[in-house]
Amino acid sequence: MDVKKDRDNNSRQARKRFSGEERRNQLLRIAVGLFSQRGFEGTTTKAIAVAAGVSEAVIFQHFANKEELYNAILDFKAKESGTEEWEVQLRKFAQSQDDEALVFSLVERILKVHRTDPQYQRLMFQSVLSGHPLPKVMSQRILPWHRFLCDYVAKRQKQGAFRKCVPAVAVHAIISMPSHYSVTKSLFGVDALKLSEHEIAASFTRVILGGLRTPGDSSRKKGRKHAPVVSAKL
Amino acid sequence: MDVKKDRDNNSRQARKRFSGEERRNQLLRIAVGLFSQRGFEGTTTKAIAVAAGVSEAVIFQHFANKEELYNAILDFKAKESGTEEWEVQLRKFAQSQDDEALVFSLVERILKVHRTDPQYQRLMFQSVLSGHPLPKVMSQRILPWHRFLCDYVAKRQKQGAFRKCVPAVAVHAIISMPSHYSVTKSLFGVDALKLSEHEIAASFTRVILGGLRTPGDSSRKKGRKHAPVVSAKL
DNA sequence: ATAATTAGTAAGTACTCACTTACTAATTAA
DNA sequence: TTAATTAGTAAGTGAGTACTTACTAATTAT
Repeated sequence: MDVKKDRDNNSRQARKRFSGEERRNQLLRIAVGLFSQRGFEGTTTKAIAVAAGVSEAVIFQHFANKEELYNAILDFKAKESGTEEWEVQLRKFAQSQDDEALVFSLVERILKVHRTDPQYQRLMFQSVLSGHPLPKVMSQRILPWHRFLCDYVAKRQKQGAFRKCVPAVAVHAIISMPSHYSVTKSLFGVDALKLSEHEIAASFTRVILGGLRTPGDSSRKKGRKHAPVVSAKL
Repeated sequence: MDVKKDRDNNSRQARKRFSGEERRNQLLRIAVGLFSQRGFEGTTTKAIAVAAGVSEAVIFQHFANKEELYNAILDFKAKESGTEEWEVQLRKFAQSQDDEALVFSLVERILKVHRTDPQYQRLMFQSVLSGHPLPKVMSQRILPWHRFLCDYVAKRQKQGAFRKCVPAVAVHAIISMPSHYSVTKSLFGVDALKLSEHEIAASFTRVILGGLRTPGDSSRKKGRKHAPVVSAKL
């Protein structure tokens, strides 16, 4: 209940004041949680203040109004992710034309992000549903990857490894399976699969590549039970 | 602005009073629109009353409170759909083991429902995001179909027509592609495909069946450019 | 030590929310 | 025609809502 206690119970005279930046970050962290859970309209500035253990006025010292706090949160969440290790690896898989590894690690990544940070997903849905324009994050971070994947698919099609189809459709196939699974599971609370995350990623990968590849492509081994990355983790 | 005018401007003394049921249905229709657009917290009873051209009190003559109105809406939307023609057809396709027709019409149906009634989709998301439990509709109407499809996939696997995998994964593949497409398009306003609905359904079907089928199944024609339903509409 | 700055609060403001009350006018039944 | 019932309204109610004001206490700079 009383968040203030967190500070009060280290000895008698615990530290009292946060620095401006400390407080601002604390408010952002707390507000992310509340906004993602109850939406923009459903979250009161009072609730945020109580959760932070300060008076409401403090919020308005750091943010001009509720709307600005909300926007700050979207930026905040956006900046948490940058060029990470797995993104580098993904490009390597593309370069070595390791379809299994590429698709598997992408699928696995989507599942993992949604599992470890369900707040983010909720926040995005809350945002678009309450009429706020699609956060730039979404378009700016995802679009480049979408193009990258389309290019990869197009290349593999020219090589005869993938069936002919609109590349964006193939990319959609890859993205949609883990995305839709995450939505149904963490938003709707329905899990029709009940497999481990790794099993899910592996079976999604098999279905996807089965649908994309030309049946008799010579550039890959027939008995591909032991594809490098996929089975290394099994 | 003034919705009352709709009635006032047919001659001088236009009809004034709705019957109880008429009014109740009007309120439900209007509330569906507002709740799906702005969510539970974001929709005020005042706004509903204004849109219906009556005073706020009328709402509370028909519904004990806002929450009950919201629940009535979910029931209302649920009852709109019953055993329809296309559901009968789907079972026929399953009986005649016409994979193309089955998958295609299912995919096409999902796309169509979301396009023609985006309110429904929004309402479901608004509902789960604002902490309301998943409407019974969702589980009661979708679960039987999920089981039906799982059984179909299992049967085709025994026949050697489909690859071995957890049937629920195969069903997920079929459902996820059109569902995720609809979410990104009508909720997030992003359409990465930009194809006609029929082209989308057809290419989804090809990818899905490519991923599910065993490469050299003899029970289907090789040059299957002209699968019954799919190409009949192309 | 003293002054300036910063982090914080208590107690408001004006307004909106869901919901109620006390009443009137239209419709239906006798 | 009259009585009972039903559909409707105007004007509230108290409990929030986002946001402000005027002030105090801790920290930092001189």
